Amino acid sequence: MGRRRPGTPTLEEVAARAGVGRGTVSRVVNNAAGVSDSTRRTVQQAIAELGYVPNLAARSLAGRRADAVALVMTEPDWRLFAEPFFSGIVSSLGDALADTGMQLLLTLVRSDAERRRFLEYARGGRVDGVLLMSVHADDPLPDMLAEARLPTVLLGRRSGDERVSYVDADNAGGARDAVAHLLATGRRAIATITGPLDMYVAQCRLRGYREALASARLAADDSWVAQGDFTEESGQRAMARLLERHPGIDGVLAASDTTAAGALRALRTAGRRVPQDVAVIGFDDFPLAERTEPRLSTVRQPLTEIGRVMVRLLVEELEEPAVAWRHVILRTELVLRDSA
Amino acid sequence: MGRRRPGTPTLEEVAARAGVGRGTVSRVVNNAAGVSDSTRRTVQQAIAELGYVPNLAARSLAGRRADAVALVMTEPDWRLFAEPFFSGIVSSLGDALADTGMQLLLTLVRSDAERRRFLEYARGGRVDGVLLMSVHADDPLPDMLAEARLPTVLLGRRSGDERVSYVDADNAGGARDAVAHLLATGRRAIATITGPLDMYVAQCRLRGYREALASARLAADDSWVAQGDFTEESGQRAMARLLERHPGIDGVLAASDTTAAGALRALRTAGRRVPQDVAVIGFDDFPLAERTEPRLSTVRQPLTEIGRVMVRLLVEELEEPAVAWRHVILRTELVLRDSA
DNA sequence: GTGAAAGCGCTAACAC
DNA sequence: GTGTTAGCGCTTTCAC
Repeated sequence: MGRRRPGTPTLEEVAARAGVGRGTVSRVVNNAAGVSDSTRRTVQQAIAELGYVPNLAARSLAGRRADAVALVMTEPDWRLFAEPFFSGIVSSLGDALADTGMQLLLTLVRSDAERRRFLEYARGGRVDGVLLMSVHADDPLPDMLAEARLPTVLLGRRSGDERVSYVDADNAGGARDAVAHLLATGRRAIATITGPLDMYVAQCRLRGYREALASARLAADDSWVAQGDFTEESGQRAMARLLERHPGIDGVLAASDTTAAGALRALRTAGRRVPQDVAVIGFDDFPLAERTEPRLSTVRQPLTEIGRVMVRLLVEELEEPAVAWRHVILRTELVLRDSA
Repeated sequence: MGRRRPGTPTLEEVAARAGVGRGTVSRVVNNAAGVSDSTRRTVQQAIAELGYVPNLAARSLAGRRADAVALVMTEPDWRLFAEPFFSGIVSSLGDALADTGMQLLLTLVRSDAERRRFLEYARGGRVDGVLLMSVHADDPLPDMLAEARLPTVLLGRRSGDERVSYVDADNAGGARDAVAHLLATGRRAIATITGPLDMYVAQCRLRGYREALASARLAADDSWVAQGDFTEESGQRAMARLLERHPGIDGVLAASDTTAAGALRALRTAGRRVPQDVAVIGFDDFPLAERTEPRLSTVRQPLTEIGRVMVRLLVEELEEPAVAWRHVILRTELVLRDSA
C-alpha cells in the first residue's frame, strides 16, 4: 500500500530557506536554548511559510522516544468499556498527561491476537510506556510488558503480591468502612453484590465486607453474597436473587455505583422502600451516582487522583527505568447520602 | 527525559548472527517472497535467539507508513463516551482492522489544545489515516485533517454537503419509517426526543419525523419536540417535559435506544402503560436494548457494517490518495417488539 | 551562537 | 536468491 505523503517539507528545507544549519532549526523546533532571538525568529518564519511539521518517525528514531503512552483495556466484554468508571479514568489521565506533552492512545485488547499485536507495537517503540486497567487476575499482559522492560503501571493489582507498578484504592478498607457504617445504624441483615471474583479488586471488597461483619460477630455465609460484573443490569439481577434468599435484607454493599443503581431498581420493583427499609452503598463510579442516583451513599474512590498518580509513576519509570516497582494505595472516603 | 531502551537487537545483528545480509532479514521479517526456505529458517532462528523486535520508528521512517489508524472522539462531554454506541462502533472497527495489520488507536480530543496536539501527531505521520465519530456541525477538525491531506473518514456527516469521506445511516428514512409505523397502528399524538440539534444526525431524524407526520396531514409544532443528548438521563427528563405539555401522548420516537430507555422510565413513573398507552421507538444503540429493554422497538442501524465500511473507505483512500470523497449511506431497518 | 557530521534501524532498489 | 547501498528526517555531539 502506498501511504507516502509527498510534498511535506523537511528540516533541511527549512534550514535552507532560513539560511541556517539543520541543528539550529532543530533547536528552534524543540524550544532548546542556545539560539539568538533574531535567528529564532527567522527560523520560525521559515517554518510558518513552509508549513513545516516535524516527522515524528524520524524524531522517534533519532531521539529514542515516542512521546506517547498507551492505555490498554484488556476487557473481553466491551460492555464494561461503556461503564462510567472507564470514562472517568480516561478523562483524568488525559488531563494528567496534558503537561507532559505525551499523546494518550487508548487501545483495546480483546483477544490473544490483539495482545500479540499490541505487544509488537509497544516493543517496537511506538509508545514510551503502558497504562493498564481492568486487569483480570490471570492476564499475562503485564508480565509480558515487564519482560519486555516496558515501563508499565497498572490500575489495580492482580493479586496481593503484584510486582508490576500499580495504583490502587484501599478496597478492603473502603468495604469495611461501609459495612461498619451500616452496622452502626442498626442494620444486621447485610448482603453484598460483588464484582467478578477473578478480579482482585472484587476479592478485596468481599474480604472487607466479611471482616466488618466478623468484628461484629455476625456470620456471613455465601447466601448473602451475589456476584455481578459491575454493570447495572448485573446489579439488578443479583439483588433480585438476594431478595429471594433473604427477604429481610436491610443493607447492601454493592460493587460499584452502577451496580448499586441496578440494585435499587430491583429493590423498588420488589416494593422495598429505600433507604428506609434497605440502605445501599456502592463504590464510586464517578459522576454517574450524581446523575441518576443522587441519594446513593458511596465509598468514594479518588478517580482523578488515581489518574494523576498513574501518570506520575509512569513518568518516574521513564526517567529512571526499572530500578523498582512502585505501589500506591489511595485512601477511600465514605460519603453518606439519604439512602444510608 | 531518558527513554532509551538499550540492549535491543537490531536487524543488523540478526543478519550477522544468521550469516546473511540485512535485506534478507528484512524480507523474512516482512514475510516477503524471494527467500529460500532454508535461509528463512536460519534467520527465524536467529530472530528467536536474539529476541529481535523490529523498531517501528525506523520502519516508519524508511517505509513511509505508520501501520496505525486513529479513531478520534471529539466529544467534550465524556459521558457520551460511556454510551454503548461508542463501544459498539469501536468493537466493530477493531474487528474490521484486524486483517489489515493496522493498530487501532483511540484518542480523545476534548479541547483546542488536544485538537492541536492530535493534529501534530497525525501530521507527523504517526498514523496513516483518521476515523472520526460523533462530530458536531461546527467541528473544524475534519477540515484541518483534509487540509493536511490526511486520509479521513467520518462516521456521520456534519451537514448535507459534507465533502470529507463519510459513512452514515439513513437517519431521515429511519425516522420516517418509525413514525409511519406508529401512525399505521393508529397513534396520533406522536412526540419525539431528539439528539443534540447541532449534530446533523439529530436534524435528519427530526426531519424524518416531521415528514412522516406531514404526509399524514398532522401538525408537528415544536411543543412535541424535546431535545436530549443521547443519554438515558436526558431521555427521562425530556419525556417528563413532553408529558407535562401533552398528557395524551401515545407515541414517541427517541434519539437512541438509551434515550428511549430513559423515556420509558419517565413514562412508567408517570403511571403510563407501555406499550399499551404509549409506543416508544428508539434508534439502535446496539445490544443495550437487548439487555435492559428487550421489548423496545428500534430503528436498527447496522453498526457492525458501519465499522466495516469505514475501514474499507479508509483503505481505499490509502491506496489511492485524494482522488475523491467517498460517501456511503447505510439502510436502516425497523425492528418491532412488544412496545409498539 | 551556529554549522557540519555522525548516526538512529529500517526498506527498497539495484546489483550480482 | 541474496548481499549491498542509498536514503528516510531527525537529534546530538563536536568543532568552530
